[in-house]
Amino acid sequence: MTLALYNTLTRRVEPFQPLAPPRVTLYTCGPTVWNYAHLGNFRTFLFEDLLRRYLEASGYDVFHIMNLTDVDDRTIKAARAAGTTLRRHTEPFVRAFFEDRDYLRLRPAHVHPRATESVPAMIVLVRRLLDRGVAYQGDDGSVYFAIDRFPGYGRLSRLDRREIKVGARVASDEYAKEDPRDFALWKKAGPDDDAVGAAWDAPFGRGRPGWHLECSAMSLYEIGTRFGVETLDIHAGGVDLIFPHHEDEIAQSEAATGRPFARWWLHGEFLNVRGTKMSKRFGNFLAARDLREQGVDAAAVRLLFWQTHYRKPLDFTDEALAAAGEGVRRLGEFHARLAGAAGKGSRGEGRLAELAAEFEAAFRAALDDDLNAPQACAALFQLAHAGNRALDAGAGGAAAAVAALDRAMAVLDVLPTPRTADPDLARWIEAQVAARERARKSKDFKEADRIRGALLARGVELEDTPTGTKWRVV
RNA sequence: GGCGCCGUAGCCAAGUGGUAAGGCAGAGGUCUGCAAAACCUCUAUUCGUCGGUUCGAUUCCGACCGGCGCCUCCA
Repeated sequence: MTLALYNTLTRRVEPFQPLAPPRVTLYTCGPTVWNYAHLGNFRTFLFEDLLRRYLEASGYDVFHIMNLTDVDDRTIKAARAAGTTLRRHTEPFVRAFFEDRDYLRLRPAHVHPRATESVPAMIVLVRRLLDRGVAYQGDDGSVYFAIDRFPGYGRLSRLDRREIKVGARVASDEYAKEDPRDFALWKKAGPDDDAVGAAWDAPFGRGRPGWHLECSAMSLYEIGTRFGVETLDIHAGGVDLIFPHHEDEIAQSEAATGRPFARWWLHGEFLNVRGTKMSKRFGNFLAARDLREQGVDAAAVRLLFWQTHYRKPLDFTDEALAAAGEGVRRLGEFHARLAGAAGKGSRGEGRLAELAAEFEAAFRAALDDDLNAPQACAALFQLAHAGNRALDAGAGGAAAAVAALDRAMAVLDVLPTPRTADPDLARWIEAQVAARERARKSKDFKEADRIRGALLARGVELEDTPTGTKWRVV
């Protein structure tokens, strides 16, 4: 089996084949840092993390680029409203994004180009398009892309050019375009742009980049300077980016380079709330940091997302999150048990080693099939179940099973975040546990239960095992 | 109107032309002083509805019902 991925370009699951294996160039559309990214945004980033990690686990040498959109309509508007500069407004949100990313255990991209630091590359791209005659300067001074001069326009989104309805939101620059459906590459600077420091000088006038231009310019720059190519292996984002964002990126990039822009286009579905997409606009959003502040283990969020295929909408509820949290706990118990057995010399052959081999085959088969993470999770829980049975029976091979589980965790990363108590508290807990042990030994179960109840009230759970009482902070 | 997604147990959710993974929740049991954890047993004759193709459809086709997204700067 080899990895096959659904390609929006062909609307089919196709065997994945990078341009120059083992290298894989991966570009994922990053956050617009006008505000905190919400969980819906992170569903897409999590799906991309799964993709990235599985490619790496499959032996590919992934170069992951994730841009930061720090100049666009929303960032400018927000900076203006806050009475500050673009840079000052976006900086805290960039930091917040990285914090959230770390909280959710996303593997950091190799580079995070910022739009405001990539203006030279954008100017180069616009010039190329002007030189090739597919872009033009409108009467308003902005530069537009002429979609009629790019025959492939609409291929990704499958929108017939004639069918693209002119939206209700008629832009003020409408009159300046040759065709209302043309899109801006470079927007002439306005008073607000200059006020917040969102304007740059260019041969074709002072202005700022259009949103679509940013991604094309940054991705082509990164892979061009590093690898000397103009085609990405994979470009990913949310389904809402298919049109117009990605469609326009393709038009700009391919019109400029004459080469395919990306071989695979992957799109993740939305995170919904009561059936409707989570969105700042609808006010039904939850920021990643909200969960962190509630003490939600990121592993639960990850497992919740993995249990629905990335191309299916997922309704976010507290119940589903709690259910995923239980699953995480179960996996954590199993891992600890397995590691304990491995530490006691359950090595070499044995039932557990067999189970591990079966598991790994099933796990890979699932993820090879267009990242079927729900199926991979099913395999994981089957391993936990059969593995617990085997452990009960004293089977060998625990070391091999731990190794297999750890390899799977390098991809899914859903083991519980270890909770630690500070040393003073730990000492106190140990003392309580010891006192309870004495009570139990002398059959004073009333006292033993009182101590257990008191500990539980402080968030400490006890578990009596044949080798002594274990405790953990919950 | 165009382009798409979805409808599977109480909840979440995989899946295949041959008779329904997994998680959570629930019930009973084993173990335990009692718990917890783990394990065992049980919990959809059925996959939105109606037709069609087929020896056979949840899976293919059609219609319909219901929910949702995108259609110029939303992940």
